[in-house]
Amino acid sequence: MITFKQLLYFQHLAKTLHFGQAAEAASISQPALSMQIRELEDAMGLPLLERTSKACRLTAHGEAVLARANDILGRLNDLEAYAAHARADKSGSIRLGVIPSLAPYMLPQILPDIALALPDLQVRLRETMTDTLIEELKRSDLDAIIAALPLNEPDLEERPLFIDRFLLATQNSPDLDERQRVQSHDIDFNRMLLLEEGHCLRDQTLDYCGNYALKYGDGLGATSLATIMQMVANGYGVTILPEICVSAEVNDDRVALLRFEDPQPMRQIGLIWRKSSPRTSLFEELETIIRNRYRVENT
Amino acid sequence: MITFKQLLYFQHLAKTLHFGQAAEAASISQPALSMQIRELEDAMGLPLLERTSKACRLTAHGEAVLARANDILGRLNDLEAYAAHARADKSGSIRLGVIPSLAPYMLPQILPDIALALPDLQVRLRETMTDTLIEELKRSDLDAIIAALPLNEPDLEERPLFIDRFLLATQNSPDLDERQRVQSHDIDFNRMLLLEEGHCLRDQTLDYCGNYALKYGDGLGATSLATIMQMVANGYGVTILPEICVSAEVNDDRVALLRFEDPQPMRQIGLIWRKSSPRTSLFEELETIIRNRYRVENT
DNA sequence: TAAAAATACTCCATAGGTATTTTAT
DNA sequence: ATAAAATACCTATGGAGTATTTTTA
Repeated sequence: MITFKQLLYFQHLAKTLHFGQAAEAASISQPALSMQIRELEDAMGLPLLERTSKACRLTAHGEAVLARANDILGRLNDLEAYAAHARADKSGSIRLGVIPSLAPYMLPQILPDIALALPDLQVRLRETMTDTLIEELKRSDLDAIIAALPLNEPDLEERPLFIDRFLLATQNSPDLDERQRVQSHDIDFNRMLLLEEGHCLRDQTLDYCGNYALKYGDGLGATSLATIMQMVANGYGVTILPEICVSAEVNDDRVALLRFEDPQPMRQIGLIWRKSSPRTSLFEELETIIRNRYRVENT
Repeated sequence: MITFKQLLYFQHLAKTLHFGQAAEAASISQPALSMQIRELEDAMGLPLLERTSKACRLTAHGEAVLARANDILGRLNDLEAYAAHARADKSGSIRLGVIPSLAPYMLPQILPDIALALPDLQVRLRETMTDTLIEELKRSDLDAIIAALPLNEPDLEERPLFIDRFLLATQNSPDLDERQRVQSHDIDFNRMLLLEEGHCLRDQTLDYCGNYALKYGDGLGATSLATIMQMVANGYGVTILPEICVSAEVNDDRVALLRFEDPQPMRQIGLIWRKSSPRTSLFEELETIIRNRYRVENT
């Protein structure tokens, strides 16, 4: 079988027309080169060179084969260059922005995966609200963000990662059946606890409530879900809690979680980057890594 | 180093997305394929596949590498196809025409060389005069001819093989110094012996004599050089003998050979084929073989 | 539990090295 | 006589096989 090596050595030989010098250039011994050239000629079934003791020349076939060898080796080089470029992309660092209602729950899960798959990549994190993240992403202070879709930004590429369903968190009581599903009209929107303004989770909750909560409820928002869950546990109200937060936030017997009737409210979590970014393939790799982690939930 | 094999196996794997089936298709064992794929990934420094126990998929990098691999392997195929085609050219047979003043002298020398270099090529011979050869070559009854150049035929490719100098053959006499060079005016054109009409050697001789021989000499031509040399030996006249014929025709003490003063008369022998022939590279190979045989004379 | 890929190991082909011979100028 | 390529011979890498283990659905 023809090999890249044979073509490479032949290329050297065609340049020098001297076995010794070609071997030198290829960093092998003269007999080793001789043999590979011979192998190539055998594989082709054609003489590629006319050998005379002083100097040698390419035959007509040799010229034709050389042209094709140059082409093939050039494309091999392209392939290697592509690989080198892609590798370079994966080292260095990226700035990743994550919204507050995801960061504490996702990052402990995905950062180890990322570290494993991309050991040379340093991930620098920023946690703030969606609008700020978008601004920073657009002006290249961030490379990618994780937030709820859709953003409707024409310059940004949005890739869905997984679906995060909403649950109703309420104070537990003995007569509560956690297997029962709640409906929108079961909820007393006046008692709905919300995050402070700017959090997308607040907006999504208000959307679901048809803004009743804002009109009649307690407009003062909390700064974190942990605070809200404390309030729920102590009977100050109810809240809508994304499923991804459950394992971290619900370890209190006083809190009950109720699943909604279908269609369940939910948010689509996605990875976003600038369409113009040259590191698209890196982000696609991140996308794959994260999707794999949440594969079950997404299907 | 990346190898064709790795790319080939990867191509199979990309088609089946199943290591076992890909190995089957590549006619190797599953572990062997696994290892080559691993080697390729190591060489690239990139994961090309996402592996799950049931089925696997190409990564974004995998897709990019696959496209390049397909390209490279396609070009390798082209190269192999070229070689196969060129090999096919060299088998089968060619019809070769040679003029009478060359055939008996050249063929014993070059046919063994051709048989050695092109063992699968059958050479079928035709010996006749230049004009007939050209006609037959043009209407494809012959593939190539060996004759004296130039022919001045625009559809024919002429390649010089070697130069054949003319010598003066005359009856020997004790006072003759064979080291001495003769000049045109030393010759008694009336005594010039010629081949019969149609032989290019006759025309070349007449050219050299300025046609004196035709006007004043014996117009009857002989049918072969052997006959003419017999006549020279017996004192019936002189003739102009191409150097290539010497070893075969001059083994008689009664004949003396005299070299001409520079510029010596000569003929350029060449190989001729149809420019439109698809087997050009074969003829070029023949050209090389023959030139090598007469390399010394040609320089 | 079953299917698939990875690992372990063994063997052999072959690429590559050094030393030497052959060949052509 | 010299320079260059081919040959001989040896070593070691690694490609491919079989058997086995690991992994995940």
